[in-house]
Amino acid sequence: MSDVASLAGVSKMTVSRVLAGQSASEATRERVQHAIDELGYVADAAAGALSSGRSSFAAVLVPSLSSSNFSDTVSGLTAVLEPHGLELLIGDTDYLPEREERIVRQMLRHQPRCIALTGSQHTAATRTLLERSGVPVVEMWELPAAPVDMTVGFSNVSAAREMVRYLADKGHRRIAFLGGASELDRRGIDRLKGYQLEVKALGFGEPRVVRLGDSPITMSHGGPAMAALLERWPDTQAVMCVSDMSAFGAIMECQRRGLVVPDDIAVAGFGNFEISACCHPTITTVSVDAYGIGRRAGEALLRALAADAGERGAHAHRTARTRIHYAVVPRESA
Amino acid sequence: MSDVASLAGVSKMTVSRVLAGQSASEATRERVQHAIDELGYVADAAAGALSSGRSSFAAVLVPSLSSSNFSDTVSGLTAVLEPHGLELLIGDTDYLPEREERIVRQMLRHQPRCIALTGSQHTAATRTLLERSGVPVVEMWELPAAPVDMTVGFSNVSAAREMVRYLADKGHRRIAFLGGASELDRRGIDRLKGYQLEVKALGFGEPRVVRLGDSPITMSHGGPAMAALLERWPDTQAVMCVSDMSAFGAIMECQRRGLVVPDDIAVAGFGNFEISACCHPTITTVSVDAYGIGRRAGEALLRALAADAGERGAHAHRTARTRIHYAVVPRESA
DNA sequence: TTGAAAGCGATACCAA
DNA sequence: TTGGTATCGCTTTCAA
Repeated sequence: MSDVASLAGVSKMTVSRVLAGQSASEATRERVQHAIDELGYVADAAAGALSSGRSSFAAVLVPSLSSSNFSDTVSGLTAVLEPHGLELLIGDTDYLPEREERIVRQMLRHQPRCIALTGSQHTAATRTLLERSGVPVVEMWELPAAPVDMTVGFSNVSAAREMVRYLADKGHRRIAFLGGASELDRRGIDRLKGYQLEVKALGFGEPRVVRLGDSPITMSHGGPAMAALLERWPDTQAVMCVSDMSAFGAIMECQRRGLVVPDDIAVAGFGNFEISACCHPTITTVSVDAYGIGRRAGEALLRALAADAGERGAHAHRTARTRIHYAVVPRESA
Repeated sequence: MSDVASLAGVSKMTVSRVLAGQSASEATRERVQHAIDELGYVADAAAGALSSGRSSFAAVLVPSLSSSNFSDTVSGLTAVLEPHGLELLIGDTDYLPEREERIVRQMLRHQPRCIALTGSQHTAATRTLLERSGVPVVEMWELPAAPVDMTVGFSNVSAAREMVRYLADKGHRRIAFLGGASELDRRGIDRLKGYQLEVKALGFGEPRVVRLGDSPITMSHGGPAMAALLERWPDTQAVMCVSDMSAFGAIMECQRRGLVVPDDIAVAGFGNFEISACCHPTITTVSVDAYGIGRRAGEALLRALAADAGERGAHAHRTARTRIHYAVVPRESA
């Protein structure tokens, strides 16, 4: 910066101001900009952050980047936060709380301005870290009873119950659930729980549950799960899957066995992934606005940031809880 | 850090050393650690980077995070770089060179130790920035003639040609190509080019090309593209698609029209996405090890970093060019 | 093994 | 509108 300053014949402060877009005469601004281009100067963000006491980072944690659900959420966050000069520090927890803790700890070293993370399953240490961080935190994709700070999500339990009722309305009684084996995927566990509760409430007898595969559940898990299900409970009328991915795999397995979906067996998914509208038969599912979760989370963070800064016109209170809309989408498969 | 130091009854330097895992007596180490836990101290990475002149960031740019291809590559990079204490700064260019330039510029402010980016299509300014950065750079997914620095990829042109030959060997002559409309997706353009070259080389007459949709090409693009193709060239025998995603969409469109794949029309994809092995019929494709590209890129960067540091045992030269293996995978659809 | 002092490259604050 | 100075929190370097 000194080099730029002397080349432009001004002080470092003036260079700093030009870079920050603050008051400066047009002539000065031009000379400085010219010097910057000349030298190929790139300001050091670490120095800036240290000096100003504020970074330009927003920390974002998702369980998996390869699930389109979460990459959509990241896109939503990007769309909202980037225009405000925030850079996303993206971390992939791989559904492991210990890994999440490590990542949070590492990200906190960069003094992020705010933190968005997925779900409510954190280690005690992570929770303490988040609370002590002093920055706005939003947990996404669930509506935890005891959130760390803000929340943008929906009840996976209720959504799953609604799907069971939909299948029941279609006349099905022997309804099964295909989920993942992991205890760490809380959204998946909640959907299973919703299934169990509703099946019980409707008096449909013993739940038929097959749990197979690590999260993120992909289409490769659906086939084997469906095979196991048909082995154990061959008279199953309808299957709801923890996600559209496994539903697709399950439907493919049915086709291989010559079972017609939905005539021989109905199959429903969850999440309204692109595939469920494209494939044949199209998949009945629960639509969730993954991108919207990201947007809303980003907006909540910005509001909290504005409130913390005591900005004019900013409401003094945060948006503690944003409930995201979901809906059963009837299609061909169930 | 001062607080930690005085609580532990040592100097700041000792705290710093304990944090860095350097020489310190066991007793000291314990007292310092205790003080850290007590106070919930989190070291400031910006200050550390400023002081030491080196950050812990590795910059990674991909065209899209929602394509499993690229998220797999990011996973590969993570697997290799993270154990070396590097934190990934991930950016999504959305296939826009101007956006890439903005992101590179912003990331360079954080003084990344190395840079991995996708493809060879950069603005002139981006190229200059990369060259001036002075850190190892790797371009992935292509084998550009004039790389910025290192390269890990394969020839999309050759791979596409190989697929055309495969289809020709199956007896097809009237072969079409379904691709995206964007001129900015170089991998897609190269595959198209490979198709055109090989069709011409084989004397199969005028190329039949349908270009439709923005990158990343998803399964939703395949159906309309196939519809347009059949409209214009109803007697097409085989179709190769720019990716498995569009191939899947195209096959679904065929099913809707009562066309049997591959009997009525053969369809091939590219990339060996999970879906192509799961769906029905399974999709003939070109397998590319996306995760491996990430791994190899990470390894090349680490080697370059070691060489730059003049490390004992490190070869003095970088791995300029890593050619990634690809192969046509015959399946049911073609 | 430990400590003291200097400085990394910006920005905040106060003056001119 | 511009400049000088102190300072952010850490690591490097040198000395004990």
